[in-house]
Amino acid sequence: MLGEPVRDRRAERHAATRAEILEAAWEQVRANGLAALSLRDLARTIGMQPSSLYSYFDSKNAIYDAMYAQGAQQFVDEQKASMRTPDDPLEALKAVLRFFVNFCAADSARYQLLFQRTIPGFEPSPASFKISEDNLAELGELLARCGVSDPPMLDLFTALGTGLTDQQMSNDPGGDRWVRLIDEAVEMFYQHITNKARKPGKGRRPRS
Amino acid sequence: MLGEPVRDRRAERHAATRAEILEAAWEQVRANGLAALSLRDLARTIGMQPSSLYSYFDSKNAIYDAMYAQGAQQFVDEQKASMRTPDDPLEALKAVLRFFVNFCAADSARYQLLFQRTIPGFEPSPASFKISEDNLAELGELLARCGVSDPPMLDLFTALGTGLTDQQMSNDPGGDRWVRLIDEAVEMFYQHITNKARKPGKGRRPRS
DNA sequence: CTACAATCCGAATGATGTTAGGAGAACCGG
DNA sequence: CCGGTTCTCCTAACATCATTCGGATTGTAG
Repeated sequence: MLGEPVRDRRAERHAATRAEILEAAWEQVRANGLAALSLRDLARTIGMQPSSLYSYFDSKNAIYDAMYAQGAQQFVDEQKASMRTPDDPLEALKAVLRFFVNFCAADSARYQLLFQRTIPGFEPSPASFKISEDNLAELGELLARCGVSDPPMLDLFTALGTGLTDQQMSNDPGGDRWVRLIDEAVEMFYQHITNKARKPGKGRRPRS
Repeated sequence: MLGEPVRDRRAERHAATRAEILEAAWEQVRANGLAALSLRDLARTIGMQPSSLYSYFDSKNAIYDAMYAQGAQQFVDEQKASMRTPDDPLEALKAVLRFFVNFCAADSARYQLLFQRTIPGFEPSPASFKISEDNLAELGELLARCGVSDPPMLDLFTALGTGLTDQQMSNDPGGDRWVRLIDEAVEMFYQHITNKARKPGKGRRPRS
């Protein structure tokens, strides 16, 4: 049989260890915050010496990059799995955004890694960023089918991802619509806190 | 004259140097990101040795804390200066939120320091946090005048500050109102990007 | 002038990410 | 089975970071 290429056990083990490292990294990051990723702690939980990690990743930022790629891939996969895109492009966009909100709420560390840039030296490699980019290109087609050219798609995500804080919105002609949006949000939240019965003992302390 | 207490030049100089350090810290943080605050670089721009900074601040986190206090104070001052609170509490809340959005958009590093928690070891001291707390207590009176008891005020800021990602919103009875809110945001932004003429050469590259 | 406290420096400590060099095992072709 | 290559891991070291300590200098108060 000339098919059946020889399996490289080494490569398998390599990939397995890489996955193990990343899993531990996610755990650490979810527990202590995105910025609190220590190679030494990481190596300890794996059972290696810190320097041995460099057999699998070129640097700490390379680990962040691999995590970014994982997160971006999860974004693409989960989106395609959960969404059947409606024919109406506008409706499809709404569905994407609802997914986006839920995705970000599910894992704040992952959200921070993907959509905020809080780690000083890090930015995703072109290869990793391409995952997000390709996905956005697809969404761009949605807009293209509506006759929109050069759609600043990412602004849309930024707008809802950063909580309507984008300066662009304020400068927007017709920006008073944003004000009305905020007003409605307030009314909504006002009703929310008025009606809600707080579960005793579960009163978490919000951030600010 | 028994009034006229003796001026302490040392204390003046101390306060002046403290302010100088904080100013340099803000500069550094605005330029390179909140997490990229280096005591060595800080000392160098001031013209001191790194260890000398400890005459003015107990630790790096103490510097963060002082910056937090400054930011919180700015929040209170600017809010009171820019807002005349309407009589209707709900209208007042709307005004506060509009201010909040603008305040966050003005300085992303400050926003990150005040309302996100991205620095692993840091949380504001009780004294610094009290500045925010007192301000929120005042806003709480607004709600109290509407008959709302134990208002989770901060959730409101969190909700818009983090981009509608708060899990609580999804769990909210009547949470479909949030979905409709997102829908309206999309429609709004859709029109925004459809009509907008992009200024050539100023095409900034959004984050993800 | 003397005493005291504040300020700064230089050196040292422990932690971090990272690199270099070597020991041992796993794999491969003979 | 053997010899060479490659991979994996380790120990050791380095640079940088925040931080601490002890001493020298300085400025102020009594």
